[in-house]
Amino acid sequence: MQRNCLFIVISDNADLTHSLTIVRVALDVPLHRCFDYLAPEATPADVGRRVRVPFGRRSVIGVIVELPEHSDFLPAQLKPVEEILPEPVLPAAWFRLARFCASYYQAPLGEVMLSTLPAGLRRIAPPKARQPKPPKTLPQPSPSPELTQEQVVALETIRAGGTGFQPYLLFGVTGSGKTEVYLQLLADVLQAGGQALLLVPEINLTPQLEGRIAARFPAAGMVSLHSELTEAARLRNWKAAASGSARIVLGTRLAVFTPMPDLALIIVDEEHDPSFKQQDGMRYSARDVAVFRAHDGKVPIVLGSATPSLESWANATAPEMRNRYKLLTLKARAVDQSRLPAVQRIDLRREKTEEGLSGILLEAIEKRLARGEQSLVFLNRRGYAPVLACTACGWISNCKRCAANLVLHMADKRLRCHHCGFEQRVPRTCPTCGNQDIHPFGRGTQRLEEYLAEKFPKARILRADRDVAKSRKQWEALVEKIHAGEADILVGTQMLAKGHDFPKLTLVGVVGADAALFAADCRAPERLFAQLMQVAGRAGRAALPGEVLIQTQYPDHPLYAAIVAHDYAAFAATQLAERKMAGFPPYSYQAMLRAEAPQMADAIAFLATARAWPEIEHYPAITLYDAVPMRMARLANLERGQLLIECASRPALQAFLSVWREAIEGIKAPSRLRWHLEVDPLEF
DNA sequence: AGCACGCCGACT
DNA sequence: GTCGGCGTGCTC
Repeated sequence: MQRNCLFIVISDNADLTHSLTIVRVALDVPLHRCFDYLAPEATPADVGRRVRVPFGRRSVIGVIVELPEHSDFLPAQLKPVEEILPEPVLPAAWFRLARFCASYYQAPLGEVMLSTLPAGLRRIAPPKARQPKPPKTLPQPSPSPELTQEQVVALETIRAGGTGFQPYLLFGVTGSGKTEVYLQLLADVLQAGGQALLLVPEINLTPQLEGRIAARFPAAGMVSLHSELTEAARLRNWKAAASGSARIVLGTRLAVFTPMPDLALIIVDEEHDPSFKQQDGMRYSARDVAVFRAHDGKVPIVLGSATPSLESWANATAPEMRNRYKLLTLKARAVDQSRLPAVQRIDLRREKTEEGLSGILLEAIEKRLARGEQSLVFLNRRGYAPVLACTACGWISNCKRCAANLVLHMADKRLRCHHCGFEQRVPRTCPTCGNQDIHPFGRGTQRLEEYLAEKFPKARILRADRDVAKSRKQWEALVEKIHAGEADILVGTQMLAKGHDFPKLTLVGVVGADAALFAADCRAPERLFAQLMQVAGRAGRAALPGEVLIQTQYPDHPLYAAIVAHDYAAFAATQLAERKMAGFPPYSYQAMLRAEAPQMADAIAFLATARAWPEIEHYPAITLYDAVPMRMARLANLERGQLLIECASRPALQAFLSVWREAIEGIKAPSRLRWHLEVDPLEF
């Protein structure tokens, strides 16, 4: 009937039947389907073009994913496209990447496509394009240094591996010269007319890498892509990469989605770093997406780390994984003849401490002061003290909105929740009993800084944590100061552990690392090991030998023993053995269903309903654990629960998840309940 | 996700 | 008498 009506309509204008074509459009909505529209054939409505379409009462940007012959909807129900945007046309490789992510991470295709585009391409009014700056006169390329024997071997192995897909795990301690290997590979790629993608964890912490690449390859038009760029700059750089005018792309995880027509090499530096994992929206691992992309694009990929993720390590060394990755090892420190730092444990059961610092560490600092060298005290806890408490009634400063303590910040006399951002003034008296005797318990970087200033009044002390280095600018200024030797003692969090050479730094004291030894999360040891190796690597990079002192109540813990021996392989072996025994990744595959609601009961009930899915019996390989509250059970007034899914087979897990996800979408839940599914979760 | 419609409580 | 809460339903 409707079809007839339509026929009558179009028969009024016979031309119309031939001048309209159906386009299938992916839109940024949390729905696992696309939407069909009519487009006049006059404008090229190709797959890969963006369109502006009416959607409900709004007008939104989408991507044409298909030109179907027929629609499930009657032609009369299809609305016309409002505008076909001429450029850019998204290439086929980008489509395959988006499709892979949508299916692997159980995310709607439109959401994947639109959320991975620069904001300027997903909104209706794009930012005004500034005139691209005229190219600066190119400086002379900086020369490449002499390579070590190990670097040569690594390079030759990669070169011999050819231009097709092959993952390499470049395993090299801090200072062993991984970056120089990257630079040589970039040179090869540029020489052969290719483009290269280099992913780094946090670009803000490694501004000098940007400078180094730009200096070495002044003609490559390197662009960077990260979230701190302005919208316009990000769009400009994205376009430069997509058009091929930029031959090197340096970026954080979001850069993995940048179209690159001549992509010939992918490098993922510090591949173990948790910041490659997106923690909201589509929860992808940029490292894993990069491996897919290399496979799809038939190009080599180099994963570099001094402390590889156990997943990558297993891929490179475990017989079960049939050496899917090629292992390349750099053992020697390449920068100069400097040796690995001597690492020692300070047994806190025997040593007395003063404000958390042992006499041995204080003496070592004093020695550095006398010699005009720098010391770093590493404490991964910012603020003055992690909690304020009343000795009379037992009150502790906890966050009203989270299952967490409010951290005392003395600089501005405030209590602050590091999870939800809530803050308040420090009370003078106990809020429950009025007692004046309220005390800070425990220590953060601010308190250490204060104590060290008292202890060493002549020393110049610099604190480096997120509170003092909020922006890239502040961070760079801080690094500059340290480099210029304007500090004698540094007190810092893991910020200071990443990718910096401070030539005068010869002592690293590690304080308060024990807490991570017994964390419930099975990946906590892995992260602690990586962090300690990284921070230990800060000591003694130049001609001056380095010393690392780790204060601990558990000097016999195997993790510390492995750090002392600089033995990642031994550490990884024991961790992998444990994972194998427990049937944990990489010996199984996991996903996590999480739900949050004002009431925990609602969150758990939702998860329990999902768990009670009757068709689960058709998926015998799947293990569903119990729905439990998350470790951080309340965050910003939302109570959170989770349900772990485990399976020995990746395809079986994927098959299950896609069907189960649909079933979950049908569950009726309180309107304030939110849920999401995460594949390959890192944190529990 | 938005954005409507729609039906029940405190106020210019 | 209305403004506005969020429950429900739809988007080609």
